[in-house]
Parts: sequence; C-alpha cells; structure tokens
Amino acid sequence: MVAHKVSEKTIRRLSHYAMCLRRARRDGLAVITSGFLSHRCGISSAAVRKDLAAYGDFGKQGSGYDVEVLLRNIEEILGTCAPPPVIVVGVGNIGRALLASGLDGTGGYRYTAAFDSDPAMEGVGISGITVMPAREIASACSDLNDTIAIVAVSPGRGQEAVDSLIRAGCRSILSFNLEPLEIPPGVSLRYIEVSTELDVLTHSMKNRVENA
Amino acid sequence: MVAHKVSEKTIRRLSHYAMCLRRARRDGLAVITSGFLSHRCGISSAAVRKDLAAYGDFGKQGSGYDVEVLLRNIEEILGTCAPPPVIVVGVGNIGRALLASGLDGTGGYRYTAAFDSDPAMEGVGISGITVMPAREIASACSDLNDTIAIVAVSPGRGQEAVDSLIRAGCRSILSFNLEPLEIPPGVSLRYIEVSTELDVLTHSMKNRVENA
DNA sequence: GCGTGTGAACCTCTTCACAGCG
DNA sequence: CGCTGTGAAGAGGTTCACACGC
Repeated sequence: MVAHKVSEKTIRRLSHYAMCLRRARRDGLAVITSGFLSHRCGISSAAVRKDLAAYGDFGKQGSGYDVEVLLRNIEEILGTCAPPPVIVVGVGNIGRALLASGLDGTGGYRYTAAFDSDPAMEGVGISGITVMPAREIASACSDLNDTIAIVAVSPGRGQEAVDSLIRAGCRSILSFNLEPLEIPPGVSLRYIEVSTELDVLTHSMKNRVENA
Repeated sequence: MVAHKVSEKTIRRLSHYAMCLRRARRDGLAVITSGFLSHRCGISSAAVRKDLAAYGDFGKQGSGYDVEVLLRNIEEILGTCAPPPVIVVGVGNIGRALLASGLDGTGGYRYTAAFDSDPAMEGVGISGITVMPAREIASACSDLNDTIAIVAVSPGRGQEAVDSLIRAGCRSILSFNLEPLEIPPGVSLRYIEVSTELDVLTHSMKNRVENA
C-alpha cells in the first residue's frame, strides 16, 4: 500500500465502495467485480479500477476483487479501521436528531459526547449521551486532535463554536450551519448544506425541458 | 440572460453567491466585488467572474456588482425566485428535525407537507405541518412535478419511498438515506451522506502529517 | 472468455494574465 | 486607478481501448 497523492473525489468514491462492500459482505458475496461496484455507485467501471489500482493490485484478473480483502484495504486507506470519536456541538433539532439516529451502518463511528451552550440543555440525555456545557469541551474530550466535531449550533453562532473547537485542539469539523466559516491552515472543514442541494434540484427542475 | 450549458459545480457556487449576497444586502451593502465574494466563498476571484460572466454582463468595471441586481439574476438562473414547495417523506429523527428547523435563510423554500408510513405518526403536528400517511402522497400534493421531496425514511426503506414518489410524479429528490437508490432518467436525485463526509475527514486527519 | 491494470486520448474545469471600460 | 470580462495556458479527472493474467 503506497501513500499516493489522491484527490478528494477519489476518497469520496472509496467511501462509497466501502459501503457497497459492507453490504455485499452482509449478502454473503465473497468476490465482487468493478462492473458491479460501478453500477451500484453510479460511475464507470474504468473509474473504479483506476481508483483501486492507485493503491495497489487488489484484484484478481478474470474474477474480480475479494470482498473481505478489498474492504480491509479501503478501510486502511481511509483510516476508518480505527474510526475517530465523533462529538456533537449544538444540541438543537439537528444535533438531537443526529445523536438519536446514531451512526450505525457507517463503518464504526460512534458519538462520544455532546455539548451545548444553553444551560437548559445541560444534563439532558440522548441515546446514552449526556449533554455537557460548551465551555467544557476541552476538558471533557481526551484527544480532540483525533476527534471529529459536528457543529449544528444556532444560526450565526457557527464561527464562535468553530473557534473554540480549534482553540481546544480540534482539527476536523463537519458543519451543518449555513454560514461560511473561517479556519486556520491544518484544519479540515466540510459543510452539509441542504439549502444548496435544494438550489441544485430547483435549477435542474426548471431547466428540465432542455436537459432531458 | 442566456440559457448556457453550465456545470453543476457552477450551479453550486451560484447558490453560495446567492447566500453571500443576501447577507450583504442585510448588511446594507449596495455593491460587491468578485474579490469579496471569492473570499467569502473560498474560491478564486477569476472563477467568480467566469461563473457570472457566463450568464451575462452583470458587473460594472471599476466598481463591481450591484448586490440587488446580481442577486435577482442569480435567483432567476437558479429558479429560486419562485422556489418549489418541499415535502418531507419519513418523519423519524431527521425528518422531524428538518421540519422543526424550518427553511429560513435558504432563499424562500417552505415545507408544505410531511408523510410517514407509520400509522402512529399520522396526525402529529410539527411546526404547523400535520403528518399524513405515506399512501396519500399523490392525492395530498397538488403538483408533485414541481415539488422537491426530502426522503428520510428508515434504513432499507429508501427505494420503496423513492419508487412511490416517482410513480406519483415527483422528479426531484433529496435523500438522507444511505442506500444507493435507482431512479429512471429525467429524475434528479441528490444525497446527504454524513458518513461519507466523516470518511473524508477521517482520511485527511490520518494523512495530515504529509499534507499540512 | 472474463475482468483487471494502464497508457493515451479526451474532456472539463481552473488559473493566469491582460485588455477594456468606468 | 480599480475591477470586470476573457482568451490562452495549465492542471486534473474521466473515458477509451487493449494488453495481460486467471
């Protein structure tokens, strides 16, 4: 296994392959082909082979990929063989729903703590997690450096939440807040933007006559 | 305004520009530059100008773009000047949270109905929306063809939810379910995949030494 | 024969650099 | 002088086509 330069697009696809492989394993398949994976993930089979070959020769010509071996290798590449803990910052509607839904079927992630700046939320339990005051983030988490924080605070409060997370040593953030957030180099930040997805859908809806 | 072929990436960015412009308008700005937009959206100013120039000459050289005019034009391009109604299918943790959070600050979208196949949910009210039985989707929505459906049903139930939506005439779907879904041509489908975002964050966390 | 691995062609998107206009 | 609009150059990603191994 070599540590190549690889694009985020590829990483994203590897994540999808991993999902398909887990499902294939559940279904009792021992071997899988690039064609099967490509169909399930909605991309070309050549792309699948390129993605996988970039990290080593995992496949057997004529038959395909061993499900177990390939999954283990992909998890090794992604680092999800030892998934980092996930904390939730902001226990409003979305934060509560995330905690309550859990992270089953996602390759082993687990929520380990939840925080909110509202004193009224303090001590509330959701799916076995007890909400703690936001100011205790640094002291309550053993290794924020290796923790993913999901931010879902009130509108307009995103930046201060992110700032305090970063001060506490957190380097990986997934924001459900709409606001664009500023982060220093070395920190990874991703957004879940329902409203942008709606805009994309609206656009293709209004332009459907020409497209399809 | 010309209807060019334009990539989804551009549409996605236009959505971000629209957000920035609404905020700029709220802040009382009348004019905005590509440099300002680019900084806020985290991309190069040349890209901003390319995106905008693809649809017409909205800018004034030497000063920038009129906030009001540009926003109106972008909303015209996206079709969000008349945002389609949004329905929620599946009123579990996520569905409830979406309904309860509302769609304020997203450019005018509104939830108009919610459905669930669980009889126990029938009649429950969330933020002014009363949950209806899933089988009534077709009869309860006046124009599903111009409606966006957010699917957030139980794991494994995504495909049947999508199938019945499509049978009922729906053409735009945003899925919070993890499963890969099959759709016929002419239907737009997008995913919100928290687990893939976590994988991407995990990967960059584990490979941080080499990257930054 | 079947499916992988891979160089080459192809295509798309981004960045650069600058002309042109207010 | 500042900022837009834009051709040209560059980078990155995808598809194609085929050789190789099972």
